[in-house]
This record gives sequence, C-alpha cells and structure tokens, in this order.
Amino acid sequence: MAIRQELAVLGSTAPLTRSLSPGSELYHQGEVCPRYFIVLQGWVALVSLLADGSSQIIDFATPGAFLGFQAVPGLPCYHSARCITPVEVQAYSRPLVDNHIVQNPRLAFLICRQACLDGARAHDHLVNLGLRPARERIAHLLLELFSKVQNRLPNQPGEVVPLPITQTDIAQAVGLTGVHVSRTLRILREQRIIRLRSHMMEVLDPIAFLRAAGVPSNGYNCWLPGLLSAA
Amino acid sequence: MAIRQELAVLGSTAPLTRSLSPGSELYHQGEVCPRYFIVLQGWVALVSLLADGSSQIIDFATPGAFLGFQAVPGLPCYHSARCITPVEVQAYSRPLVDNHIVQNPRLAFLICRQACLDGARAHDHLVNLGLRPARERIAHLLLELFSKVQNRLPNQPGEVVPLPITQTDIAQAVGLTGVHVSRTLRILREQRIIRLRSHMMEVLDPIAFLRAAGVPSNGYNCWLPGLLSAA
DNA sequence: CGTCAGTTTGATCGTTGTCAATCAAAGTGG
DNA sequence: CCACTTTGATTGACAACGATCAAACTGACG
Repeated sequence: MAIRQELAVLGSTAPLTRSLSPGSELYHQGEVCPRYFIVLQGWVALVSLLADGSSQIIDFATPGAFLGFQAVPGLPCYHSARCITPVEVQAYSRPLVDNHIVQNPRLAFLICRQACLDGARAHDHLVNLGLRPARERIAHLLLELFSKVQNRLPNQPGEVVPLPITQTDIAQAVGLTGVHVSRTLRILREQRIIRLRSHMMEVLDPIAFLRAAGVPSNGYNCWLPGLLSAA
Repeated sequence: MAIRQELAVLGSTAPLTRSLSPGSELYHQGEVCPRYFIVLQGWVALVSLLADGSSQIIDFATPGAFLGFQAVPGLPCYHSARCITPVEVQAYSRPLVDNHIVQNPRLAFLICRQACLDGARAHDHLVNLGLRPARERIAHLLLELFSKVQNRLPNQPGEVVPLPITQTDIAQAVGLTGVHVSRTLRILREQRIIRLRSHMMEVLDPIAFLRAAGVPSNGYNCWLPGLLSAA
C-alpha cells in the first residue's frame, strides 16, 4: 500500500493499469521482466517450475502485493506469476523505479520491509513443508490465507470467507498431490473443523482450526505481525 | 561485506566483536533481539522450532551474512540462530542501525538486496522440499553449500571442500530423518557422485552431481546470481 | 445436452519414518 | 594410558503416510 503511494510520486509517467484473465502470466520464469507490478484486484500465484513439469506455488499474492522486484537487476526470474482469478495490476517501468529507489530512502525502506515480510512468509512455508504432516500442513496454509483475506484470525464458528483457489492449487502450495488434498479436506470436514465448497471456506471450529494449523497458543505468526501487540 | 563497510561508517560506537562456541545461540526464537550481527567466522544455522520439539533449519549463515534484521522492529524472532562451529561475529546495536537505515539510502538498498537474496534462497529451499525426492533433495542442498563455500559450481572430479555440518543438520534442513539421510548418502556414495566424511565433502562426479541436484542445464540458480552473465 | 475442469473414491505401491541395535570417533576424568 | 561417556553414523525390520493409477462423479458453461 505504502509502496504504491511512494511510487505515485513518480508522477510524470502515469502507471499503466492492466487487466488479466485467469491463467495468464504477469511474468514468466526464465525471462527477464522489465516491469514491477502492484496488484489492485484478484489473486496471483507465484509458481516455480521444474524441468520434469512439476510445479510449486511459493506464495499467493493478493491486492496490495508488490511483485517482480529482484535483488540483482537484469537477471531472469526464477518463478512465474500466474493469475488464478481475473486480475488488475499497475505496471511500473523497472529502470524508473530502480532509479527512484537509490534516491528515495523511504521507498528503499518500504521495499526492504516488504522483502523481509516475504522472506518470513517463505520461511513459514518452509517449516510447514519440512515438519508438518498433510492435515496440519493444509490447515496451516488455509489459516494463512484466511488471515490474508480477513487481516485477523478466525474466531466465529461458521465464518465464511472467499477463497478463489482450487484443490490443485492447494496441493501445489503444500507439496502434496491433489488426490491427497481431497482426502485430507474430507477429514477436516468430517472433524467439523473447516469446509471448502464453491470457492468459499467455512470455518466450523476456529479453536480446532488454530490447533490443527499448529500455531502457538498465543497466536503469534508472521502473517499478522501486529497481532501480538494488539492482544 | 558491503553492508559491513556501510555500517563501519557508524564509527563512534565501535562494533562489539564476539566469539561463540558451537551450540550457543546468537538469538533465540520468541525473544526480542536487541542487536544485528555480521558473521566473521564460522557457520550459523537459522532454525525454527515447533511446539512438539521438532526443528527445521531454514538457512545456513556463513561469513559475510547479516543476521537479525526484521521487517517490524520490536517483535520476537520467529527463529533462532544456533552456532554449529566456533563463530565470530560483530554485534551492532539495533536502534543505532535502524536509525542509520532511514537516513542512508545506500545502506537501505544493500539490506534490501540481501533480503531479496535471502528470500530467493528460501524459495529455492521451498521448491526443494515440495517437489524433490530424498536423493535429489539432499544433493541440491549439498550443491548449494558447495557453491556457498567455493563461490562457483563444482567442475573437478575429486574436489574436496570443508562442510562442518552433521547428517542430522542436513536432515533438519531438508525435512527428512537422520536415518534416511544416512541411507541416501550411502546411495550417492555408491553411485560415485559425492562422499561425506569427517566434515569434508568430496565431489566424485560433478556432472552427475549437478544432474542429481536438479539444476537446469545452463546452471542457473539463485546462489550464484552472477553465474549466467559470467558464462 | 455435451463438454470440460475439478473433485471424489478405491486399490495398490513405494518412499520415508520409526524403533532398536550396533558401531566408530571423540572427548573426559581417573 | 585406560575405562567411561557422549555424540554421530550405520544397518535391519517393520509400519505408515502419501503417491499413483484408474474410474466415476459433480457442477459450470457453451
């Protein structure tokens, strides 16, 4: 958000607003991307492909996300940004922004902070894949996505939030097969914890949900950094 | 390195150089850490602990690494930094550096770049855990560590590099058990690809090593960002 | 009404985890 | 210098979790 305001100062060259349909890509792994993007509407999956055709979703980007920034300019991207819903973005010319960064410490600091948050989330995903069995893994991802949509943890039984992703997306994000995700979601449904249907997630039992997701009892996590101080 | 030079400008307060022994921690998960560190000597494991006692190594920090930086200051760390060898660090007072960042765009940009590289490496680890079976997973990690030590890919059969980590460390980094790591390393040894003994790694067959690690044929990866342009 | 993407279920297989015992190497203290 | 302990590595037997393959089912949409 704040990044967008800071970029608005670029002024002269109005950022280009683009609309993309599901399945299309903002940029593609292996290619050099000449733009940065800020997501205005919709969900984007950041996905990494392997030579054998398998693919891993490393993060989901929602409105407000700043995409395409790289440590070393001019290198090919190591992942693709694939739209999973209709998406609207603002595109910024890369050299323009690169130029602006070194002169504007506030922008550099904001991007710095975003990069740190992205890293923390990546580490969270890493722990999820490395340590947790299927049921907790999926619950953990779904809790993260709930927090991303609602900006808080679930607390009401029966809460429903939109979740425009398929079970295959979930599978690619948590390193399981779609088949096993389906089975595991059935278990979570039968345990009356959460239910997924028609691109909505219903939280049946918030407490059991947090427990299944393996978040510490004080609720501390990297998705809602302010939570601890707020409590 | 560059970060260290930039911090040297802080001048007045000479950075405190500390020595730590294996097993001790620079900072501990759940606690607020009042310092940043630059590793001068030795290896540090960044490790995340779960309530059930299991732990995941998120990254290995070697000399030059900048540790402890966080997006939102004042929050508890979500991981610990555990020394796996004797370690020497320079410690910097946090508020001092935080203050310096917002005034010094060059420092902000450097930290920004480091955060991006850290993120890219985390994403690489994520793909490793999500998509690769045990043999490739371990080979991939070992190739990353080789690159980290040598600043290049292996190319000579019989090359030996120091690798001061245990098989248990490897297991915790790739999300497998120590037992399975042992078995898998035997396979890699019997296939005459790599051999580990007494804290050294010997590369028997560099080409087979790269193939087993699943790096693209042009060798592009996130550990040696300059590699592609150098080729 | 037919098509297609996504989901569900069953049967079976394989990779990895668990448990336990043994072994090797490196301290440590008498 | 020699027990003794400790830590890490190795191996075997077995169990379990998740993958694979195949088939059927559902709902959205043209």
